[in-house]
Amino acid sequence: MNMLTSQELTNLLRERGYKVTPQRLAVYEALADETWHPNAEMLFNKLQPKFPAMSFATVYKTVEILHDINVIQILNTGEDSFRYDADISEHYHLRCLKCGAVDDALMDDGVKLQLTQDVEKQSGYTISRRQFYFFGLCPKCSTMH
Amino acid sequence: MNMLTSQELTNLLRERGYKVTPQRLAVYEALADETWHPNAEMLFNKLQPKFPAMSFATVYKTVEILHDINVIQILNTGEDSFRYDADISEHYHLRCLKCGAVDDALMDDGVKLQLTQDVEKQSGYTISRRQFYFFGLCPKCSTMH
DNA sequence: CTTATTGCAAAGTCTTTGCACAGCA
DNA sequence: TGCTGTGCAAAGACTTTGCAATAAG
Repeated sequence: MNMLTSQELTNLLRERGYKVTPQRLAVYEALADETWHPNAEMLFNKLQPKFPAMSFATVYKTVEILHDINVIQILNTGEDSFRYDADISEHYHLRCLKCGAVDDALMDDGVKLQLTQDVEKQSGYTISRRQFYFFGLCPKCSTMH
Repeated sequence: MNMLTSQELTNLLRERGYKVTPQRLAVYEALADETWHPNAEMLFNKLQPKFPAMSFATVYKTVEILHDINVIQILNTGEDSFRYDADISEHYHLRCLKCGAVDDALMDDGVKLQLTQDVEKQSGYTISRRQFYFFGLCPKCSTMH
């Protein structure tokens, strides 16, 4: 995945007039660390050990800023809470209906373009973004019957 | 669109052990009446004239039942609230980033299958459902500059 | 030293729940 | 008549906002 270094993130924040704080770097690192799509609570829990005083308000404010400077994307997989993804490349998401896991899948650019053009023609819309969600059973839950 | 008659809905509700009430029929009719993807508040407002005493609780309970008996689908277009759709055929949804309109587009079965198989192969998931959202400008907002 | 950010608590949205009364079967 | 459904109000989950203390530049 194409994650930013602390230095790159620092520069981006400064360019946009945001100050650089340990919390902001840590939230981004937590998101970029692995293929992970946490919601606010999961992020909060992960950051607890390092920032025992951190509040949910900071988590929410921070992801809003990271989204604003376009280094993370916000996912709505049909749950009650939003999930956050440090991979900003356009890709699909899958959610396991049994265990709740959320995973990535790659998007083929040719298919994506074809689909978008078809839908634009049908609908008259000018399309700038897509979000595709697949629901089913993850590999683990598929084999456990 | 393939909407149910009151009689068909009545039968389905009874089959599943639900009672048939004017509110339930009216919520379904409101949804089926037009190509419309209201959230709870929009539904509530639409039903106000006919049912001035109806509460939000009834709206929410009713859409849950209609979803349970599989006559409506629930959409997450990335807004704060869910939207409801009486068209249960699998189709795309578009949301206008300017005026907030939510519209339908048809889903090509061939493309759907191809995509699903690709993603299953990549991810190891067993996929049973999809929700695809396109974001951009609707025809009206595209031409108004 | 100035201004933005943090953390807390309170408020705000959307949705769900509990319960008494009303209405379907 | 029996039991589910409705409507109200209160509670719940997630997120946002206001503000004083704190930290960044």
